Amino acid sequence: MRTSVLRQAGLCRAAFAARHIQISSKSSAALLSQITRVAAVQSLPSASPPRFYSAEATAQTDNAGSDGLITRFADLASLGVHENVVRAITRGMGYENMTEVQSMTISPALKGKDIVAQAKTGTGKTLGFLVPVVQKIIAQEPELAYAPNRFGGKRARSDDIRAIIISPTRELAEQIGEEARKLVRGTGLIVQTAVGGTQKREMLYRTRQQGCHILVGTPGRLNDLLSDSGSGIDAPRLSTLVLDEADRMLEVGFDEELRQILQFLPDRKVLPRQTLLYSATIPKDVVGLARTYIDKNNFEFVQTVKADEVLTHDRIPQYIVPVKGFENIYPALLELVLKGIKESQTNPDALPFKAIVFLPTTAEVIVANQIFRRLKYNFRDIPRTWDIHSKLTQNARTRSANDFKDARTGILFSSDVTARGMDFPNVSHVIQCHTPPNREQYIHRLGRTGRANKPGQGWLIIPDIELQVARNKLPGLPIKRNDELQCATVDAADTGAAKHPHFEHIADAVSKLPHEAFKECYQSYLGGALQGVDRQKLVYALNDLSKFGWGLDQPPAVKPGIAAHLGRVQGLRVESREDRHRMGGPGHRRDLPGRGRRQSDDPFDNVLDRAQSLDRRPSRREQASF
DNA sequence: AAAAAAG
Repeated sequence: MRTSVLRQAGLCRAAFAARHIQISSKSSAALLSQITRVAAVQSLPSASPPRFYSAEATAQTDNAGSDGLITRFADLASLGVHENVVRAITRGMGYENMTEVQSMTISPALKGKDIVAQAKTGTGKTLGFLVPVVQKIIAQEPELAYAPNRFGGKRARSDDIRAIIISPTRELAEQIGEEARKLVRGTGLIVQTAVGGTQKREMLYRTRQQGCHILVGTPGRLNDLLSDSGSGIDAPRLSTLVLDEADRMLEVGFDEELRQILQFLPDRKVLPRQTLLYSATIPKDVVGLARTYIDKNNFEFVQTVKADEVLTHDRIPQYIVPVKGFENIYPALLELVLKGIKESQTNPDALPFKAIVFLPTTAEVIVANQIFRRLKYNFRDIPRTWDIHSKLTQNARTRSANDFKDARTGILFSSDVTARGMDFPNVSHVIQCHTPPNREQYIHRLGRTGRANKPGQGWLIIPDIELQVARNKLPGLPIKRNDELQCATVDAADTGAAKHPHFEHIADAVSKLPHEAFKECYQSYLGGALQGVDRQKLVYALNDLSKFGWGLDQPPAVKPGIAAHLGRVQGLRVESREDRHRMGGPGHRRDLPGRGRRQSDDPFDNVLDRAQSLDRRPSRREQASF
């Protein structure tokens, strides 16, 4: 039985220390300067100062701020929200109090304003945009507030879609669709989802059959359906467009696809529509892009985060574990997992152990899951594990996501496909291995824990060669160094020393992997997953991993094209014809261990000690905390 | 060769 995470009672009692920037604002806050300046010029001549809502200001007026802001869902009726919708929230979904972002966005959105909203992870942004989406459709066609019955009611069409919600991943689109269906239960509104990896024909059949008012989807499939004039899917009277994870949707790659989708939607100048942009992170450069999507004369930028406030939750401790080499990562991860399990068993206040482990490439996600499945034979306490990434079939992805949502305990090994928006209830640990691609992605990944005021903890496992890059990418976050994991500092190359037993357990699990897995892992790291890390150091680190972590005699050979693109790096083995033949041949067995032996004439030669740091010092005012 | 997203 899936329970929605957002147990919202109490959320809105948290201090209302939010900034509420009106279009008339002359705020000079750096983040907003661009957007607010334009708005200020074009709108009210008598600019009023930005309004700040503080805990003091709202303490006495529980239900309404000075702006008539309401904080209880039951009071939405006073803003004209239909009782069937209110009932779906208060009875069906079981929510009573609004979160800050809901309170501050729903009423202006109900008035028809475009919204750019930034609020921390796990604070209910989805419901925040769904309520105005639903109510607007009902306002246009009041009979849609009621489910059709034999006495009447309008039959929904597939070519009269009123709202489109776009998400960066398929699972997030499905999740939003589920929440939307809960919200419209009891009304006549129909929600459909359109994502890749699913049977397009089935979706089209269902949609033509049932109709659609609210379409939730990912860019590729939406584009596919809308560009196909024979699909029967159309939105000539579109009233609302929502970009969830807006900053991500405006990034290169998605932006072009978005532009195409917009081509198939009614021209805003002919048919004005409402646009809602929501995210936990809205970097400065994205604010400029957002401008092209919103009505400059009628919008609000709502931030429930103060100007200099950190975007992560104070109650979620964040730790970094610097580890010596790549080969230390799995032993350290195992140590951390066992420690977390023990904590959940001994500390009655701790959540059951439910972790997401983020890894930088799909190849590594697969390997990690294989390794931990094997480790379960030796460590009975390790819970069930899943993996999820784009190379799985959509069915497998959906199964992993749903199983992990429903699980009390478990470990989900994941690529960045689940980094944003996914609502896995009661995640106790978010563990990020290697340096995340950027600061925003770190914040979103961490946001998979600590949702709806729940506890949780965040961990980073970072090899020494990435440490400076990690500092550059993660300034201004309260990340504390943690030196408690014994496996972190073990020198896997030191044959003399007795290693921590976890190294042997990992070696056993690794020995069951096919050689192809190592090759794919090795190559995947060379493709820019660790942007900013010195290529030469990376190759040496991977060669150490091959030898001391995977027990290989020589590093996997890479395709000639990769070597050519990397240019002048030492220690790279390039694939020869024989290699390809051997690899494809039947019964190939890789040579086992030989761990710890170092031969001076092979490409493993570790010259790391001599390598000079090529990393530049950060020029930012803000420094990393570790 | 690197998350993701259309087949």
